Amino acid sequence: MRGKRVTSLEVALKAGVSQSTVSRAFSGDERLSQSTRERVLEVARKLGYRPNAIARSLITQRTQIIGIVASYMTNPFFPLVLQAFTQTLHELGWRVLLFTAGTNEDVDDLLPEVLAYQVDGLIIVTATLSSRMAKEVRRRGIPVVLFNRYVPESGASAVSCDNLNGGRMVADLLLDAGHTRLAYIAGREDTSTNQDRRRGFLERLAERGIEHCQQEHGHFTYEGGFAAAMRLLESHNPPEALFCANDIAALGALDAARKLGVRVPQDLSVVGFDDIPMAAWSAYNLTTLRQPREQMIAASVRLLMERIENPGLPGVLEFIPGTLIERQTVRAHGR
Amino acid sequence: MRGKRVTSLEVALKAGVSQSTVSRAFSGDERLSQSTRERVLEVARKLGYRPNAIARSLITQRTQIIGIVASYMTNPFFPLVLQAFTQTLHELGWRVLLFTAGTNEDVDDLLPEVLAYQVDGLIIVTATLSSRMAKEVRRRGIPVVLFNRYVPESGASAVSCDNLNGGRMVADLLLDAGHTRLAYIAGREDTSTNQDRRRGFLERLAERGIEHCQQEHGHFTYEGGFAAAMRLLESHNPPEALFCANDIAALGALDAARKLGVRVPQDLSVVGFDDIPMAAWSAYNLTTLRQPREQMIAASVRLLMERIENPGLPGVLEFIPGTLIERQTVRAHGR
DNA sequence: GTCATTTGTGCAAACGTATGCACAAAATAT
DNA sequence: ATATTTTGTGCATACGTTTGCACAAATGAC
Repeated sequence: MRGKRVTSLEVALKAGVSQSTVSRAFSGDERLSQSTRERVLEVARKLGYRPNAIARSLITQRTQIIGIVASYMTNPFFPLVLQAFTQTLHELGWRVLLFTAGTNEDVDDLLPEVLAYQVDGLIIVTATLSSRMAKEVRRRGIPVVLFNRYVPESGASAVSCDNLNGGRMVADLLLDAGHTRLAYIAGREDTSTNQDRRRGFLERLAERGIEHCQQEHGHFTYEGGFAAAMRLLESHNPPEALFCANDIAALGALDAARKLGVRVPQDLSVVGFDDIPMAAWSAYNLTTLRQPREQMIAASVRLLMERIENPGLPGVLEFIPGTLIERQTVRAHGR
Repeated sequence: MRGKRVTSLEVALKAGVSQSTVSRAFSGDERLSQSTRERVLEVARKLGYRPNAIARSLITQRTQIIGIVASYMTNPFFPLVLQAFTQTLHELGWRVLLFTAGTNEDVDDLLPEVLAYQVDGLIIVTATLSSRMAKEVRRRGIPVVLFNRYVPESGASAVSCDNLNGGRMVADLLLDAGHTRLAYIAGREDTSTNQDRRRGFLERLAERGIEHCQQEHGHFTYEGGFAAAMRLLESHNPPEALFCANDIAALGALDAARKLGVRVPQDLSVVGFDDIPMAAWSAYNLTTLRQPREQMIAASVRLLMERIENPGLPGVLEFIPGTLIERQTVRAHGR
């Protein structure tokens, strides 16, 4: 049958102390004498005892578990984020309960199950919180951080790249290169990420006198970017420069250009957003706006920890500036 | 402060029943009358009550949590696997506690912490179990499945692609294309995956009269594959065909070829292993051996579930055949 | 009408730990 | 020497559930 679970009581009996003492030996209680502590730990080691985290959680009212809800795992950006989160949290002594959602609606179904496990905090990566769930989570007093999305009225904290200014930087880059016929390959319409990148881009274009900009949907995917670029490049008035809502779509666009024999950057400039590892691959050499992943993750974790320590803190929005990484997909200055 | 946690007792008082009855209303106990059940659930809904999974675990001795230890998240194959695992397990009513390990050694440090949470089962993706940990886990009676690795003596179940035969199929493909000067770009030496793919490949070459095959280390990474291909292609006796231990290294090799102006497949054939989404991208069109991801995951979950239900079952090794996906990176038959 | 059966609910004990309080023993002060 | 403080440990309770058992009420048989 199921292997014996060793309990603190068994260790106690074998070591000739009380169960409380065993508990104290593991919790590092100061008052325990050196000798008993060593004896207890020795017996525990022999028996293969480790405190049951579940039982401990019940009494301490802390599970030391952070729930992470993630989606879009097909975009390489997110596995990297997920790995960094789990690694970071782990180093800080937390565990991660992972949920993956296909779409935003799924998050609503998932969340109650996460909450049943009494997670101490919640990180939601690239998905939004419905107002119903935001309320539910707030009522329970569970700190939440949204990563790469924000929902101003939700009361949840959020960390995101400064997409607005990122879009502006891309606009400047392409205008400085002398382009005038521009296009934006969009991501999902209902995401702040897509909206802000576009808004920053278009606002800056307008400020510099370019009122017109074509748009196509790229769905944040390779296939979507490929198809969007095909439509644009085969139209009667093809653009000279593409700003893609994220890198993976930009890679699709580059492959579309390659397929059509459109030379990059001579005939077409392409800029992405994210700076995923593949952007640096020599087949692409994509110029892109790097999201400061490490900083964003560190900030998210910091915000979360602060709110777990001090549940009274209000939600906060943090925008971290990105960096332009110039590779080979934008033509040189002034043509 | 921390929001009130609603307990079954509060629901009970408000509904005018005992705490046990609330519990039974949620566990779907047959004997409860329709009317009280509805009344209880209604009150619970109003109060926002959900059973505390932690407390439940303590008494049922089942956490409904599966621990997943994963590594190599930079290879796109694994995020896909991870997502599929969490999705599948979730549909079956299980939760996933995620741990990411950098290297194999880390797994040993991680495992005790996973075990402290009393996981009901363990999936280890692309990392091996030290014999010490295998023993520890066995003593506790926790079912383990290794994914993409196997450790015969460990007693742990394992699911893997039939890498041995996969290597043979690649050998046949390249020999049929008329190649004789071949090279293998290896992955990590201490993995069964790398060993089996190479062994199958070399064995088949030998059977068909090719005794010699160059080898370089590609480390299962893009950069590694790129560098290995550079070394091979710039040597005095460059190979006509490359078999790369996985796709991501093969993509690196293709980019190396592109950089050197070596045409694929006219001057060089390249074959990968995995069939990650990028292999199908038009920039690469990589011929590769597809790992039957879905089947492997389904098998892993099945093995694990069986062993959770029936802890007496012995460990089992399951090898699932891969499929050759012929795209454009191997020259046509007989040159 | 009584007695046997069924149905629905409550009681209380567990699960494995943490921790406030009490208190004995040892150390220190007077 | 006694009185006071410090140190180390045990007792008992609590955390929020599930579940075997007991039992009252309702139902049915006669």
